[in-house]
Amino acid sequence: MLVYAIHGYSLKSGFLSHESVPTALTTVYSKMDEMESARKAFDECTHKSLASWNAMISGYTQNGLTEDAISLFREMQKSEFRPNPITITCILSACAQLGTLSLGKWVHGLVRGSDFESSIYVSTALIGMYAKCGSIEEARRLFDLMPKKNEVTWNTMISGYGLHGHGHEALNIFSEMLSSSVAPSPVTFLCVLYACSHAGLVKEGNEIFNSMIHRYGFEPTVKHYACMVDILGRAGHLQRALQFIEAMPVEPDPSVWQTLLGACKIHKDTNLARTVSEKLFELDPDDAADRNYPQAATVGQEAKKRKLAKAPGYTLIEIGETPHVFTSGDQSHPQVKAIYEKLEELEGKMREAGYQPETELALHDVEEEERELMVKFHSERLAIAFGLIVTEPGTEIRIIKNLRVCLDCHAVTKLISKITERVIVVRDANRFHHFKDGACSCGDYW
DNA sequence: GTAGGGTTAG
Repeated sequence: MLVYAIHGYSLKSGFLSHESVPTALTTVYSKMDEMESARKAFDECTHKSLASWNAMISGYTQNGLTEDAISLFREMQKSEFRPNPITITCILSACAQLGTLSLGKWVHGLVRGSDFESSIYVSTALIGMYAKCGSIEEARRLFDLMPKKNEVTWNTMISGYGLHGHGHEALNIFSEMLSSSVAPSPVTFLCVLYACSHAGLVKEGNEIFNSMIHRYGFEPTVKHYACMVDILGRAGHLQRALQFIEAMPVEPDPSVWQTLLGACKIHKDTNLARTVSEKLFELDPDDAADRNYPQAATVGQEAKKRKLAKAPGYTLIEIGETPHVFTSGDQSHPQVKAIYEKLEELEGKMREAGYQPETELALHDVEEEERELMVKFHSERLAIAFGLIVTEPGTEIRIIKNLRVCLDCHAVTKLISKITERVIVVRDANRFHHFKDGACSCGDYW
């Protein structure tokens, strides 16, 4: 790779003592996803500047290393350098990814009333932070206060509504954007289509997709097609989704098939799921195995091995300002006994109400009992049980999960919201679910 | 035209 040669040459020629060369190296390594090298370039930089810190924080943020971004920010606060709007923009993006509102509010507090707030970047990042940390109303309030908005500002507000399943609000903002002086981009259309898919707006999604092509002259990318497949599939039009894929003028990539497979899971169409997994296996045997789609019996063992390598799921719950993190089957929390007892108690009540565990379509190679156990102690259930124990009756419970909520946990959370008369807000890898009185705001569209 | 760092989707 060229960058290594440049790095070596810079070292030899003494360029590393230059003000900007190590910072540029930090950025390049970050973009290559080589965070150890990025950090090394930052650490070894003898003439650090504000830009060096920003480059490193931004690198962490962009690679999803939110904890590292935040801890480096804290380190920076102890240093001689003070954050500027660029720092704040990066760190707000990290807060948004992490999803913890108290941390986001803390950062907001650092800039409230300063002229940082007039930066369009900072304001946009604040909107994204509030939306992704669950406060869509606060996001909207800040949005309305902005005297000037750019394309990203509009996109952020649209996708914020999408995240919360507020499809009509997303469409309203979109049409306001169309009558503003800011033009939509292909990314804008992705945001709008995404909002349609999470609200079941099939007709609207179709119209917008067509207007994007014919009225705005944008050539749809494979991502736009995947969004359309999601809209059709999520709404249960599985055959239409399949026909749509077959008629695509660009080659469908695995993500498109993966989207349809997700829809098959939601609507429990095992036959189509099998066809689609075969298709996925043809395209990318490794990845198909990773998804553990079992119908490919030949990869069963391989699938098991690979499952171990999957990103571990965790759920975070904030009690006051203290985060508590749970993993599946977690035994490490000090209140572990009370948590498991709470789950048992809830399960009893749920069974009385006629609940049967709904194990994943995906796990055909596991014994039924083992499957039940696996879902029974998913991290979100531990977090919810803990939240129920330590908060006052009637308090809203908010949790953040790094993966998608599974079908069974979704069903269980609906029941728990009813039994305990609590509002439970779950942010998963994809969107927000507001559980209340036995129903979810996603309308089971996921 | 003047170096190195920024928000959205996936």
